[in-house]
Amino acid sequence: MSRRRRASYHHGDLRAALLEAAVGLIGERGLHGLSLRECARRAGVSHAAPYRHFADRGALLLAIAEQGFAWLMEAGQKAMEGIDEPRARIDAYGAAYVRFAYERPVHHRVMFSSELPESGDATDSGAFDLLMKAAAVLPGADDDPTLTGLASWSLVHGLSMLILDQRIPAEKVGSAAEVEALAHELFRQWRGPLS
Amino acid sequence: MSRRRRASYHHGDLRAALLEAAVGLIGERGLHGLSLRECARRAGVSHAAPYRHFADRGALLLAIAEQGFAWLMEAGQKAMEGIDEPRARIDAYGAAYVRFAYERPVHHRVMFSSELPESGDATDSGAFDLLMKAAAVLPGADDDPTLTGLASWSLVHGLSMLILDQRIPAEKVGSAAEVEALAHELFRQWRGPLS
DNA sequence: TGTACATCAGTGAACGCGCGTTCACTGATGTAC
DNA sequence: TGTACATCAGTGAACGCGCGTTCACTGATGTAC
Repeated sequence: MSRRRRASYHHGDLRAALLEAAVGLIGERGLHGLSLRECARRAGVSHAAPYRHFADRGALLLAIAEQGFAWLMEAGQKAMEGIDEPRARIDAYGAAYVRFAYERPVHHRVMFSSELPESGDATDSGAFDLLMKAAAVLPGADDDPTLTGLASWSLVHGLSMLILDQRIPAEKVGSAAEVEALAHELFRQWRGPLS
Repeated sequence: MSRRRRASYHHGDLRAALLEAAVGLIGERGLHGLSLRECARRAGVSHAAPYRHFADRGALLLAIAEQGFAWLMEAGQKAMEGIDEPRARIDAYGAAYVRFAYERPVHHRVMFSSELPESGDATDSGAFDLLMKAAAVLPGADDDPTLTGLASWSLVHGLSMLILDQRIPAEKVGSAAEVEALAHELFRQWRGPLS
């Protein structure tokens, strides 16, 4: 944990502690149940303290989303490392995408929440551009190459949501490895009976 | 509107009016902004009146979800009517699915909200079983035919979410017809460069 | 090394608010006779 | 057709609650000299 042991008036790393508390809280009660006061309580700090680090409730959510997008982009990049074949790159990114959603369900939910205040910045474009670019270099892509990227993205995004909403039979998604395997299979499946 | 013109003490169709108000409210403020009191206000009724029709806030949400699942199933069935070829059936259902999300964004969001109380009943299974069954009869489906259904479902579900979250370039999703066309294209695209 | 001082993270009281929910009630409706 | 009565949809006052946010404050920290 990032909790420093300064036996002190100051917390040391309150910002991180608040983010951590917020993620836990959302996990337990849903986005709807997130409140700055409860985060402060869990971080062991007075209810006004969070305002030193976040302008308001929305800013906290935004910070969680930004963290999520950064992690996702990192995971995607790492997954494609050393892979050159375009289809394999998409496949690898897609599996990483689903795995990320599985392992960081709260971040995923916040990132795509409709209650996020306008980001203003290009918080998210990085992670998605990466996927789109991977798709765009597909040799067979016809007139509009972004369509292939969009299809890939839809597939993994939809799968992620369905897993998080527990709509997928539990025996298929018992571990992160199983989830990745499922993503790979869906890519493969598609190229099978439907083509 | 379903607002009857009884100049009367009784509302006439308060339940429907509350549902309508709730959908409008969620559309404006998000799930987070839904409150029974505001619904009552919008239906022109005292704040305690809703309790004659819904046990609590969760019951209202559940009612919206149920309505949505019924509509979705109906739309899917209608879309597949008279179509026999399995791939064409999936394609038709998928387009209807995305169109439904586009035209009833609030219902879609509520249906897949993590804040829904446990349905208990099989509120949702109908709509999805339909898609799964359409996929299961695919002639080429190998060992686990539900995988194809899952892939189709993921694709259209993901596309729906991305459209609702406004992640898709606006010029591609200006109308319901364009949205359906995009869904068809993604199915087609997949069978192209990736296979 | 020591002192003065600016900075700023966290405090705790206070504000006003809208919410969910309960309750005894009232007045409209419709049905039995 | 008329009357008595049961039903029940909607009322409005009241409760307690947790929230977001502001504010003057206090005490720790670190830096300039």
